[in-house]
Amino acid sequence: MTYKHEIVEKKWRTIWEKYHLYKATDFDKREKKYILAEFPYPSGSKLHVGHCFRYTMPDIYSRVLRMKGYNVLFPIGWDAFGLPTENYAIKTGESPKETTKKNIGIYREQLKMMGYSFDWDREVNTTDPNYYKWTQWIFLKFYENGLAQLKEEPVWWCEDLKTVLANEEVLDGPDGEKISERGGKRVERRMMKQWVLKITEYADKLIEGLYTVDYPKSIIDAQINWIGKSNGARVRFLTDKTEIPIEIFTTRIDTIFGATFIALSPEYPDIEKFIKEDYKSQVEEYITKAKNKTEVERMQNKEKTGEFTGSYAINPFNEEKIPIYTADFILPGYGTGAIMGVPAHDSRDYEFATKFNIPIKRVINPIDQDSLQQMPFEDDGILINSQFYDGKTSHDAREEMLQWIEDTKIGKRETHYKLRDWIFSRQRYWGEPIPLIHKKNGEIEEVEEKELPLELPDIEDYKPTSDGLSPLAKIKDWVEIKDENNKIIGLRETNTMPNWAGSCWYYLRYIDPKNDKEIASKKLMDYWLPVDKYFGGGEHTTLHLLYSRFWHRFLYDIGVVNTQEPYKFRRNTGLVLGSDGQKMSKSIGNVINPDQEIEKYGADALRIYICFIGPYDGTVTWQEAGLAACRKLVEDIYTIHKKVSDIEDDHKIKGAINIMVKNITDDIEIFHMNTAISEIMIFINLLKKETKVSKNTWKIFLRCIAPFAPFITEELWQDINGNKEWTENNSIHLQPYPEYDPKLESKQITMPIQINGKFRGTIEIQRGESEEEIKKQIYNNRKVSDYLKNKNIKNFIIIKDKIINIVTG
RNA sequence: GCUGGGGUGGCGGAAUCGGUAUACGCGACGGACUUAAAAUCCGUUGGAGCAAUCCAUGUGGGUUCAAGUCCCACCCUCAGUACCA
Repeated sequence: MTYKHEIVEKKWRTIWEKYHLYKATDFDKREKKYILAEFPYPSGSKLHVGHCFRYTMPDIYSRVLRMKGYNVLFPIGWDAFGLPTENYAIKTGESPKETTKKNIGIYREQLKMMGYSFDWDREVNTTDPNYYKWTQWIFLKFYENGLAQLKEEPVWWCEDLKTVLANEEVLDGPDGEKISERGGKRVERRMMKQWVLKITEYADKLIEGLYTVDYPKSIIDAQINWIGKSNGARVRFLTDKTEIPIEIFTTRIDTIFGATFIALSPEYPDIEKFIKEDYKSQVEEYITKAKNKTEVERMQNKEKTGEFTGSYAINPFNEEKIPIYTADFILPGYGTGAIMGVPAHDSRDYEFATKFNIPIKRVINPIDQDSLQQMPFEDDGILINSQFYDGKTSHDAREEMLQWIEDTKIGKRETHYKLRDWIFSRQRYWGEPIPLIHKKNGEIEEVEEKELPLELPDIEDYKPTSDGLSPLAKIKDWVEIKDENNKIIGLRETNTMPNWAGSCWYYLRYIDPKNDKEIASKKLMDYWLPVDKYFGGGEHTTLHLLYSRFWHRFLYDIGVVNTQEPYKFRRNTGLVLGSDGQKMSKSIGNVINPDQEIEKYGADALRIYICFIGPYDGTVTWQEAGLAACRKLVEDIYTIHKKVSDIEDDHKIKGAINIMVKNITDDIEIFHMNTAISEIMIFINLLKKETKVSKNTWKIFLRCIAPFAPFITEELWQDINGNKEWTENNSIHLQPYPEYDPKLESKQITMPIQINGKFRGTIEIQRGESEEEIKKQIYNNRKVSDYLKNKNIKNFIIIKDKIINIVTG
């Protein structure tokens, strides 16, 4: 009879759930481990195998830790605010609240079917007022500390989504145009007054923190890059209109003797003051054209353009007179919006100078003088044509020049960042209301803490509009705050928070999800923080992962949490492609639905296959045949169980299971679940050849694989132990994990023999065998000794218990 | 362009420190069972060669007793990012 997974899995799921088998215990004496995987967005489409890929490995890891005696917190919740739900509501007329509730129900059921060992008592939901009360509370803390501000600046507006987006939410589309992260719709620049969170003030702290955590190099580099810190200098150039100087920003002050022009962005304030009468018409035309170009057009046309203003600036280092241009490759938002052009040592300046016939003056020679000198030369080197500084290295010259500009007050050291402040308001309905009130007198007042949560009102019409106002603006009685005489004294802020807000601190709420006095108890946070292992998508590198590090560091600074970094360790989840090698998508029709696979093969088989499919952080391809093979493995286990009897341990099997335990334990430690599964297969292949299997061996085996296949192992464990009734204490999932016993390691080993580096055969020796004995064995081995006939042995290399290499002359 | 991964059989992929390359699985081939097929089970399976043997980890060099692994140069590919001075 074949194994009936549908019956077994349902039975155990119900029992485990009833007894809260996987609950984490606050303040427990056992060492704590906080294992976290990014919580899902419960969208209209059901759970995806991608989700299974994300959660299966951390679940197995958590299960192993639990069996090894740790107090494990492995929680789950719902990141439910955001556009997809709202768009769905607009389309169907069902309220986002209803949709969310329904979807969460489906997702929860599916995750339970997979047998994940979440502590369901700690479930959180970002759209629950008891949750977002604290999201709003943290926002107010930002506001009170001057880190939430209303700012008028160019923002990305998406006409399709009818809201502004943060820099991090804007991606490059296939044609080089800017598109939204959600939905891939076109975005454009607009000047708007928006709430920002001043993440820029945390730029240095966010960089420094990266040196204290264990993240993949790719994430660390990407975040450092995104923050884009550059140390440089602000230098004042006097102009022939002496009363108005121009301040430029440069990181290469060592090249300043090579500056042959100045370029201002078309948006440069007071630019018109530099435009000489004779040049007025063409410069003004250029500026108007540049300003009307969209960001996209301006960047797509990489060819340098610009206009001479007719004015000149004086280089403070050598008093040279250099022309002032305006050019649209100078960005208004970075540095001072003005640069010194050094064509010999900057490729963009070089391009510009070549086009406008501006002199190119070399001031840096490569240290390696004989390499042919190419233009432009952008590396550091030795200064030439720089008067007093000639012969100095770029590094030394920079230091001395910075000192000089500070002494003479013509400039100062300055640091700039690519990172922009986080645009934090959205003109959409389905998000946390920003708890602020705009008073009649122009002041802004916080919603009092005792009035939190400021609940999102139920409304009929969620539709966003193009006027830059949120749908909440239409609900008069919610927006208008009146005094006792029914006079309007203030208006509520109607923008909502971005969908990233709730996920910035969810890992804190898991620690104390029902606390109504604070975001979580300080003592509990001291106990559980930081998160020991964090798993999630690589697409969040410069979004959620950066944002939540920022929030956490801020909470640390105001004394709410006790660690500077939220996550000690991070690994990314890879991507599951369809069997055609393409990204799974409904339109292609290659999406795999976990429900159907569970129905057909069982959750145990699916879990095993998800491990076996490939490395956790890799891009893997779904293959139905692979899943079928894993189902076969489950059936093999079920079949072998019938061969278990009261016999003595076989020596060979005992050694084999010991090695399996070692290899699996090592693999799990480094999250190589695919090779752990192959170890299981190797051992099963061995047992298939046996007619009987000892109880002792089988018990070790079942405990070893229980984290991978929790259902069948519980079933067989109860059976083999003859338990009449399941109790928490006899559940396999709370038994100790098997341990490797070095004493059982076989004394006899197979040594490979190489002759001149080529493998020629093996000999059987005892561990730690003497050189003489090994040599004797080699000469006794016909195959190997044949190679040595009539040869001088020049070198005889023994790597203990590993390999032997004989070098002949 | 820059940054970070990769490149190993027909395919998915293994290979702590440099130490038997191709584990495990899929597929393929051969066989058993069957009237037959499916399922299952047992073998074989990197390439060339009758064989001894030789050749294979993107390409070309190098270091080493020994290189998929380390060093140099290059090619291809995936991801991120990009006029940031």
